[in-house]
Amino acid sequence: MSKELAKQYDPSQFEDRIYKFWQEGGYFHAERDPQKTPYTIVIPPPNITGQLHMGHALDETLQDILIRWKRMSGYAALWLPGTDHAAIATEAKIVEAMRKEGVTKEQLGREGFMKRAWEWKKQYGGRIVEQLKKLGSSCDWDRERFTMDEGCSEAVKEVFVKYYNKGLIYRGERMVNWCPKCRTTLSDAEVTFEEQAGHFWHLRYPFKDGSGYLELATTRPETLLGDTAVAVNPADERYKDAVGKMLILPLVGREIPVVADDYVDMEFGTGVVKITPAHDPNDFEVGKRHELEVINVMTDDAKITADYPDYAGMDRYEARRKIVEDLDKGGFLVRVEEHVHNVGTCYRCGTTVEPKVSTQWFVKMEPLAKPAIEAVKKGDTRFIPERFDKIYFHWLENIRDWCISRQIWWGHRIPAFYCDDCGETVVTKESSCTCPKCGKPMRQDPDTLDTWFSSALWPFSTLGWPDKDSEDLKYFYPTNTLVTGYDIIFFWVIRMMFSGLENMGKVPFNTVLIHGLVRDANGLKMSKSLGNGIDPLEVIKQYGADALRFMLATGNAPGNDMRFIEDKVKASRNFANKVWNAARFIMMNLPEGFKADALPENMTAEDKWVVSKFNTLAGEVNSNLEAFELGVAVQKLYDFIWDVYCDWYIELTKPRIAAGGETAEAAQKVLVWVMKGMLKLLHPFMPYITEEIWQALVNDGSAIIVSDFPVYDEALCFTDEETRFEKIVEAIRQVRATRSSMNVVPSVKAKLYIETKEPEVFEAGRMFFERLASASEVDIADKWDIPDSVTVVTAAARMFIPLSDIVDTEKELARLGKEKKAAEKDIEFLSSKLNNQGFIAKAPAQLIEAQKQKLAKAQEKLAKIEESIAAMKK
RNA sequence: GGGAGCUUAGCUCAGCUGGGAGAGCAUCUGCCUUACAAGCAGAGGGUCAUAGGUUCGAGCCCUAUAGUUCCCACCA
Repeated sequence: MSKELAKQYDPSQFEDRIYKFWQEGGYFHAERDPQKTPYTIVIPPPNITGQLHMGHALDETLQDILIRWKRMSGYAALWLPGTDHAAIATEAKIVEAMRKEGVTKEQLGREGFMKRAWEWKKQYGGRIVEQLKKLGSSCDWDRERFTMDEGCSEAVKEVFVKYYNKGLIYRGERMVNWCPKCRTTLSDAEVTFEEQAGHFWHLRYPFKDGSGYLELATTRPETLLGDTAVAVNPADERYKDAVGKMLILPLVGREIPVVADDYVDMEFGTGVVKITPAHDPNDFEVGKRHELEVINVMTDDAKITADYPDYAGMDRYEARRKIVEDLDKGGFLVRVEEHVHNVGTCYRCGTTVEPKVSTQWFVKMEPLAKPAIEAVKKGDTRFIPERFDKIYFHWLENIRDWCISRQIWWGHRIPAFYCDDCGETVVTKESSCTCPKCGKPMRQDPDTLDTWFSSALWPFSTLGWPDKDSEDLKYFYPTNTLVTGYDIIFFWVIRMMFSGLENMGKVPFNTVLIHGLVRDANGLKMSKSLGNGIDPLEVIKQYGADALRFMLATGNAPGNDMRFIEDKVKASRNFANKVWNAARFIMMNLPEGFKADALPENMTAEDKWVVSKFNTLAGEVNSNLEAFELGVAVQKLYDFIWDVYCDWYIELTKPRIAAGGETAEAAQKVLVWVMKGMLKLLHPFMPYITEEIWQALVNDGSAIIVSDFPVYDEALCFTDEETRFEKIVEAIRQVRATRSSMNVVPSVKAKLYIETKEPEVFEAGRMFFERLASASEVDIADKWDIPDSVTVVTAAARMFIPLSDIVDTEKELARLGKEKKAAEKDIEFLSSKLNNQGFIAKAPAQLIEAQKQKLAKAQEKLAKIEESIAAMKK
């Protein structure tokens, strides 16, 4: 029935071949099927500029585990893949490549640049996709999408126009975050605050009337050029008289007023603040309240404008040095303090963000945030783990309007047109437009949209929206599970939530499974600048994708960070090797033409024992996966496969296979049946090796990827046989442990006398004692008296090993004495619990029963030990 | 200034709605037992950060404290 497996587990020999097999077989493709329940995951689209990193590997692994499990469980499981155009990141990359050739954006012009960018996308945009495939991701590649493809672009326009018409999008002059390097605005979410060591410059501004100075402190002296006031707290007695007076701005000579505003903290610094409305968000607000002039002193690349000839063209930091120097010369500098403060930086390039007043497009957030908060409060969408809903609520409750216009070319162009003649604005999905008022051709807004504007629509734009009749959309939306890291909740999850609710009337997904970061072995964040990143593709090359996936799924709880430790990958690879060899073992023992479609009729105690344990495992794996406890599920699989199946069951079948005949055949049937079940349970975690083994073992043209995932089956629950066979397992363990403690090597065989009241139980295990407990011969009776022997005691049996030459009565007594003490301790613990009235009254009956049984066992064991000690003392 | 997480064996981490503390690696002792030395059989190792509380019963729930990491926030 079977093909041969290679002697050595070498994933590089088959992983690519298996992936091709799946793709060519169309197994990843999800069909709409009214008979089935849909299960949908949309991939967090990786950037086309991206290189696969460990974060992706974790994210994709979790999604693939879920989707494979659901696919095998009979769902129409769709994992929809795609990529993100990553506006700023991609444009920066292309501009950089052009710079090396000495070409600028301006030289190419908008059209020429876009042409070049699309070429770049064509050439490199698919790289990350190919890398995803290496992990074994079972995405429906027939449905692959791109945030700038026709459909997604249509969705973007549709939403923009709709929002505009509903008043949810507006254009206005506001204080925005500006990255002088990327030369574009950034949303609040795209600014990262960093603690930086800076200075606190204490300056004095002279009163116009010559009545002295007002001392204030600033961290940004260069913005002094744009000061249009100085503020104090209205309640501050110290400066009561100063309010309303005029100051002369040092170096500039401008006359500026002293205003009173609550914003000023009297306790902080000197209690006097210089106000630069054009370059500080707070000052901007103060300026509005006092109708101050907004004077911009910087260009788009953060250089001083030509309005200040002494500093014109200087970079902001260069200007800072020069201005401080000049202030000092002019006697305006009082002193300089060291000062640590938070500085906003661009999340893409790390450049310090410059607050700037400009006219931009914004999404009005309050009306959109409310339903998004409600949806999670109602439980329409839930976070795993739950605690992330607090972060979600906090962000949404404090949200400010979202600046969506970007001053770059690579992206969705804002569908707004302006009439230069009459100032009319038209927002339309059309690609050109004439002024409805004066009939002149209109000029389209040159800006593009924040990249997250399009990814916010991802769960429905990829399913065919805005075509509301899209069958895919009707069938697969809302999606089921979104898997992503906590670091992009703000960027993406929140925006998908309100976009889904606003445009579809339904949440985009029911569950958000949040995972943490993959850190390096020392717990540091992997980063390009630190050079501590580990390339998943290298790991795959060395250990195989299955080992990497298994490692990422193991010992990882939702929402928690994890460390990448190579030894853990090695352990996973070793586990794969174990599975491989177990499969090899059972296959090399199968007779020609062996059929094993079902369990045999004549199952022995150990057959039922392993089947029953497998059945329990299947139930638990399903419920753990249901609860998104992937790490727990994978641990249970590991334990069953390695300990129960390999270390015990396979060993138990060896003497039966050697014996041949019916018992051998039954053993082989059970071996194959359980192996097939194990492979299925393991498949979502280790897809390649399980498919490779399946193909060799089953070899009937079927594929494990679409086989039925095992579920708990009442008919396979053999509790009695399980407990009965456990008695043999326990006895073998005890014999081994005792022999080992006495340094008796396995090659020294000796007769084993078993004294038990349940001879039929041990009769069934006779051959196992020979094979697994170094017994040369086994004799079972209800009473034995074997002097000069090692005594091994369990609850169910007393065993004697006549090793007269090594038995030392004193030592034996000491050893049994220890065991006696342990048994007595057990009894004390259990009986005190059972004597506790509170326990008896309130504990669940099942638990009380279990404790009683344990007590009975301990008492049996103690009696046997005491009997042995008494006999030995005679 | 708010908020969250973490603290469990030497190391890295699991531990599901509270019922006698687990894994991998490391350590120690034996084994070439014809699937696997990427292995097999054993062993040692933990007042579950600290102090209170709730409970018949707490690693798990509550309160406080300490250490640590992260997120958010306009303190010039």
